[in-house]
Amino acid sequence: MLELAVLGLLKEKPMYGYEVKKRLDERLGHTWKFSYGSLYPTLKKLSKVEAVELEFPDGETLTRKKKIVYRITPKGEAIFEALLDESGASATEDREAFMLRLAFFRYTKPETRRRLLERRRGYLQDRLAKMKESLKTLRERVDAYSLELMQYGANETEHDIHWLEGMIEAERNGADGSQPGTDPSRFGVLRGETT
Amino acid sequence: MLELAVLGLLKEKPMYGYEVKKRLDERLGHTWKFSYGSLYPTLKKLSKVEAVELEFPDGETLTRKKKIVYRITPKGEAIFEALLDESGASATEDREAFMLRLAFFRYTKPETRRRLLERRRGYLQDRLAKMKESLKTLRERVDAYSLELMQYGANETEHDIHWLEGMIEAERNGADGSQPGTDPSRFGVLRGETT
DNA sequence: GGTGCGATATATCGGTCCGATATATCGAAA
DNA sequence: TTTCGATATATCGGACCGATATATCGCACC
Repeated sequence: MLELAVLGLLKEKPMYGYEVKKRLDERLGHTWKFSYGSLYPTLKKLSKVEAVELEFPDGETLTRKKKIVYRITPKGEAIFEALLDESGASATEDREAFMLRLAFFRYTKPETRRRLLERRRGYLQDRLAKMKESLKTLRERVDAYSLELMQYGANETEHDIHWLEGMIEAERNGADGSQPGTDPSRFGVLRGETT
Repeated sequence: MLELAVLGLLKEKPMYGYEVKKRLDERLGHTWKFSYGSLYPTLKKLSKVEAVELEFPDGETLTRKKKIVYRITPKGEAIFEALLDESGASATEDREAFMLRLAFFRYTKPETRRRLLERRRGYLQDRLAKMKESLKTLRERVDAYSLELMQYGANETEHDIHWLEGMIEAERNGADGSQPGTDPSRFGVLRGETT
């Protein structure tokens, strides 16, 4: 997970570990959290496999503060592609894994995008059906708070399905392959447009 | 986390480990997942501290299938109370921890409930403000998919705030203490009422 | 009447990840 | 000028996951 995320971010530009965390939190923090206790070891591992190379920006300022800039290598790019492709069931069933792929959708083929979106929709539809079933069965047997929690889950799942449907539709409209994922107006209609 | 959940469930009735997982998945599975690899060791730990006692329902049927029924002890009840009370920042900032408390709201005092709900609302309001800030800053700098992801996060957070607001209101109306958390109609208005 | 499969049931274990903690520098406010 | 929050890297114990193993139960299907 983290390897994919780090490599994907480093494709944009070389960064410090600290900056990597800040940017990933910004984009995925709502769905997926991780710690420095995972990040720095991951960075080390990636450099050991030569997926990233180190750079020490001393010289200019006489800072003794040891910053380390990480730059992705061609080998790293290859690993990134491989990780993106090998998305098994986890990429559709695990919310966090799915969201992570979504964050890097611009690096995937339109066909892959559609496949992932539709599989996730299917999975959520199954889950929703099961939740409704549970709700029906348990309505009289559990307390109001637990019920509220379960209803919340069902509502959110339903909302997610709508969301995915919107994106699938957007993919269809822009599926000619021109400028993949750079036109913000494609999604504007689908959002709640908060302020 | 798991200890609290297990003890809370066992307060209802004695159960097998397997049943504990099934029931917890039913109620909290949308927000929080855990594995047997955590459950069985936890059960063992709880029995070592005498928070639960074991029971082997053999005798009647000649099943060689070794089922183990766990029953909560008075000591276990005390530990449950303690865990519920010691909810620090995590209970408001960590979605999963918060949802877990919510699942056991009927065992808490109305005052505690209100405090927790309001703190979580405050936390989410802060997060929402920061997300909107990020969105404004990054709107031109990141790709459409990342933006969509961030907008999704903001929308969901806003929805959660509304949800909490509804529950706070419901608490106020039913705050006389009579039948805490057993009247399902208190929440009916707040839900989307899926089917 | 057997057989084969999915659900029930418990258990372990390697490896991954988190949370806490430590250290040190930077910029800015008080 | 010192204190405080943000920047920056690093480690480590313990919690947790995912995979795997084992075995029984019920029931559907031929």
